[in-house]
Amino acid sequence: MRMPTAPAEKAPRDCTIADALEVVGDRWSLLVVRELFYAQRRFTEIARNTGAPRDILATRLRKLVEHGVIAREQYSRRPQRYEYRLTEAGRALSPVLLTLKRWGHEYVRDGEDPVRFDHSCGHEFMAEVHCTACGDALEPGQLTLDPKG
Amino acid sequence: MRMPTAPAEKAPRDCTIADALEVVGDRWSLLVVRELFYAQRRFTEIARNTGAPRDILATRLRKLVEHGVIAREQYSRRPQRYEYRLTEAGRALSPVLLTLKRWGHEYVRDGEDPVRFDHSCGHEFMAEVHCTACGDALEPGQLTLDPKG
DNA sequence: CGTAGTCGGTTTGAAAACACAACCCACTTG
DNA sequence: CAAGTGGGTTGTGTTTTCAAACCGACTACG
Repeated sequence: MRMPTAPAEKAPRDCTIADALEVVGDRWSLLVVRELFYAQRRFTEIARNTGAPRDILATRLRKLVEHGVIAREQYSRRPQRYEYRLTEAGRALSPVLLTLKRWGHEYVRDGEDPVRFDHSCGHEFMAEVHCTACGDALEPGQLTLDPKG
Repeated sequence: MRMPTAPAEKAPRDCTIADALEVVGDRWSLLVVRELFYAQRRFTEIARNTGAPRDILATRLRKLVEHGVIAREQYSRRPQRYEYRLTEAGRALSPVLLTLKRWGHEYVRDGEDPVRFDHSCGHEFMAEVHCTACGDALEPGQLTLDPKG
């Protein structure tokens, strides 16, 4: 007979990265958001372009609606038809997608990026992270943990 | 009896975001990378701080090593002990983590961010995406799809 | 020496997520 | 009125994920 042991200590770090990943940290959610950025708003289009199974997609769409990332809107009354649109929170994910896109291009894929964006400045767009306060591009070693969390 | 139907058309979009998510698009991988950024290099520490089950963590670590995001290094011969370090590809994920962190703070968590960074400019760091070519901060509506993919 | 603890995992067995095809309903189109 | 179409749900297996226990090599304590 074994004594009841105290539950193993588990104290995952309290962190907003983890918070974010709880909403979009699965295999399909960010691809759904990507499709909405590309203005593909319909269930069937999203299913095809992401490759997600339809049932899983239905579940994910509900979850994203619950979390306020997307909104479901009726665009036809008879027959009833719905489409999905990004909310402001959803649109605010563009930095995440753009940095992921660059990383995927530079470190995963070898060869050309099949999808490219042009910036209004006239050049191909590539994401670079800057400090909002001073505007400078972030360089390695410039960040330190704020001692008072 | 049912006729053999042609396979349903599935042509997920060819996309480097999808490529990136195939490597780090699960519930734990980016949290592992986060821990390595925080210089927590040991299996047990990573397990505790992420909350990932140990077997899943072992699998993820192998996968990340295979994809060149992290490297496994022996730091003690007797007893044999290993630790993990970010490769250059792993370090290049910082923009993704920093943009996710900001999003999680602004749109998921309500309340203070428990982990903050200071930039070398003296202010608290907040990630902002800029165009590498012109250096300007990205604003809504400035991106267009390059017609020749 | 014996016992406990650490470290980096693997094994086990059950629950949840996933994949795929089929089905459904309210229409529209031919 | 038969054949789509859009937006899903249902059913049926397969694969992942999970929590907890276990393991082997070692160290530290008494």
